[in-house]
Amino acid sequence: MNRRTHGTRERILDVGLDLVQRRGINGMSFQDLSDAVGIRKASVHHHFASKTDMVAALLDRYRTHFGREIRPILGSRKPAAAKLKTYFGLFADTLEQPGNDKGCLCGMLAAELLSLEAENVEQVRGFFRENYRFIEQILNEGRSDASLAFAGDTAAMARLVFSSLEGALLVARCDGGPRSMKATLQSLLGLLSPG
Amino acid sequence: MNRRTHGTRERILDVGLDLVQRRGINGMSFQDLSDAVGIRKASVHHHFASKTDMVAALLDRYRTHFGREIRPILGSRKPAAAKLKTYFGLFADTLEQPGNDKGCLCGMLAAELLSLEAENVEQVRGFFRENYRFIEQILNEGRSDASLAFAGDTAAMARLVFSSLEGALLVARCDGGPRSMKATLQSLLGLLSPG
DNA sequence: GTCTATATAGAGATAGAC
DNA sequence: GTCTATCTCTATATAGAC
Repeated sequence: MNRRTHGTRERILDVGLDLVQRRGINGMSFQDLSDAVGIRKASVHHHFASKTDMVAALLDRYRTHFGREIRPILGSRKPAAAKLKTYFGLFADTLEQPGNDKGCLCGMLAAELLSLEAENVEQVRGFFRENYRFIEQILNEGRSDASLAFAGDTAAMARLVFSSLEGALLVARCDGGPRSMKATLQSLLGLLSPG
Repeated sequence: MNRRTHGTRERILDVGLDLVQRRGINGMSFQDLSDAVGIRKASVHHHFASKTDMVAALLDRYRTHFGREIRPILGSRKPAAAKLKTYFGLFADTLEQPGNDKGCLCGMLAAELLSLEAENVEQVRGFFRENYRFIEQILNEGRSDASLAFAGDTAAMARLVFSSLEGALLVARCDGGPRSMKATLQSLLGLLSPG
């Protein structure tokens, strides 16, 4: 990270993202941010008055970055099944980061939902819904181009797919690691494949 | 809860289970236990020297109770698909408890895995593995009695099913609630059904 | 924008009386 | 088995100097 183009505020968010993905919101503190960034706790508070503010900024940035990752997937001319596989890879990649101990930011926060301010809860829900919509679109494409096959309602299936991704990350992070994660996602793709 | 047959230790565990399922391990304190049970913090420490001890007892009891719930399912003479549906119901029931805000005890702890002592981590893993084995057995039965149909490895599919259950609970607790949870589980049953 | 210093509250845990 | 009292540490957050 270049400190010229990457101000203190951004560096705090980098560290904050890492900490929340590993330890959860109740498992990290401003002192942890302070230690990792190399400035004092009071200086962290200068950038983010409260933990809620920090999490709000974290979620905001996370969702922006996430949007930049999924838009090109939708726009590509691959079959829907291939798009889905690419999308699944984003979740597998999370667990493959050093330590093999990172969860989905929003999955971690969803577990600690009752510790969050209403503002942050809405942001997490927004992320979830964005994902359902994205998956639903791919599922519809997949039925059209015949690269995917399944019975029943597309919206309900989209929720199931997203739930499975979040669950696979939660479970594999605890037991099995990236290998297990990939095998699980492969099984899910199998269930949605024709024939 | 009858206080004659239900000693203080058990009452602490009742409250502890409730608190961890709602708030997570880092979101609850011995003070919370003390308040809810109606004794002082020091008295809670008399029964459980540390938080790790309390969580160990919690997981021990949880797994025992869980075993008593799933054994009769396996022993019944229903088709495998019906057994699976009954098992799924255990997860749906969790979210239907008052408040609609309880998660799976082990799912919550899995999210906060890096805050746990190694002893507790192993207990959570043990619960997960017990579930994979249980599901795998039902999936094998389902292939035999033709009430279930799917391609690929049974062990990997069992992991996927369990991951989906944990994920469905995590996601529906945050967005959608019990109705959404049930619809999601229904979609999963659909994917595993023949025809 | 970062610092020192501090306020205030809560955490986990222990000693020892009853 | 429960209590009061206390220890020690850490948490979030703020005031005010540089």
